Amino acid sequence: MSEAPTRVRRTAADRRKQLIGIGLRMLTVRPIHQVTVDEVAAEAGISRSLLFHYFPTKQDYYVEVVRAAGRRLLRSAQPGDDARAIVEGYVAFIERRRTQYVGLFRASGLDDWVKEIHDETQDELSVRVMSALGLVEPPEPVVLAVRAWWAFAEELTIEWTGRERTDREALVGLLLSALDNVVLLARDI
Amino acid sequence: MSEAPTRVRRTAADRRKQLIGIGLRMLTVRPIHQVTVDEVAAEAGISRSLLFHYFPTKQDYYVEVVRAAGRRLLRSAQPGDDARAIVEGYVAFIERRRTQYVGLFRASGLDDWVKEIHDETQDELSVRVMSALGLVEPPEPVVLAVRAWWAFAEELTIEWTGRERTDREALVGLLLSALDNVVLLARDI
DNA sequence: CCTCCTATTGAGCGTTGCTCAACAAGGTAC
DNA sequence: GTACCTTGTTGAGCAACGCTCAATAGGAGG
Repeated sequence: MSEAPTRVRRTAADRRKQLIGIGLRMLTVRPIHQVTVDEVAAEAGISRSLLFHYFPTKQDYYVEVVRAAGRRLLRSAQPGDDARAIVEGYVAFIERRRTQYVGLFRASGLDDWVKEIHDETQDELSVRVMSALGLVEPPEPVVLAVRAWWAFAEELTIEWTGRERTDREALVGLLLSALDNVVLLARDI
Repeated sequence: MSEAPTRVRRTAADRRKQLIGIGLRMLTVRPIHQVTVDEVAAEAGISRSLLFHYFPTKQDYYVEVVRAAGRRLLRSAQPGDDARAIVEGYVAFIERRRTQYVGLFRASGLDDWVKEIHDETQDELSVRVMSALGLVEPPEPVVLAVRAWWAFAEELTIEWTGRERTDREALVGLLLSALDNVVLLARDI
């Protein structure tokens, strides 16, 4: 009987990787609570129960997926003690994985925990940028301003790339100039 | 028997207003899909079924609630052909209803439809600000930049008021200066 | 070939969103 | 005052979904 689809037995690490990969694909299209556990399981060719074996709850699963996406982003926006390099890496990442980024961090359910991961990522980016600008122990307004500037950068980059504008350099230049200006303004408070 | 809690019979408009009011209160604390229909109904002292009579689906209910919050915000940031007045109104609103705003538009589930309402609101704000700055038919980069600047303003205002900083004037000044600069930068592209 | 570890499953429970047919409050007509 | 009729209101019940648990089976090691 070759009907039975030869149940493969994978190692734990393999399965986790596979499941997270599926999440990275599925959860970009529609938000979590519109994606059922059964769907993910079906896509992976396993039973619901097994998913719950690896991720105690649906939230836990989703958190892992979002974390994975966050790590990818941070890897793309490497330190390199140059603000321009960071911003370029960031823009390039969103150009490459726009729908994924939007789906996971924005259009999807921004519950407390997702917001938390998103914040952590943005905080890390802020730290990198401030250190690249030579800002050591900046006053609170500057920290808040840089953090908010990343929100600006996120929004602008997503919309910009959404309109399929190809002049990436113009975008990066605009972002960097705005950053300089914002830091300058916040400093004088 | 005064045991029976005297079932009151309200007009349709009244009930809707009551239910939306409850939503405005409940959905600020935790995101939608953590709030059950039964809870809302219990709070209102009615049966689940009645809620579904007024709002065909839970989403429809939530959308109405978010819409109501959006209208409130727009009312607070009136035109007044002065950019400063608009920004001041915006900041004042978030100072007053911080948790509500955050709960409905950010910490809560940003499904497509909520994102849509949020976008509509921000678009309207962008239009107002651009018209206040005397920008008629601005080029696309300027539109995108102003839109992104609102994301900056939202983030900064929320964090700023979160730290209980009292110098509202400094915040407004910073926001307006950043806006000027961003518009200037985007114009030259 | 036996054994043991663990990846894997199926049956099932509780909650939650949603439907539907029936009930009752209150204004109107006679 | 009573019959009526519009419509606000309810309770029972279904289906989907998240999650649990005891039991099964694949495969590496002796």
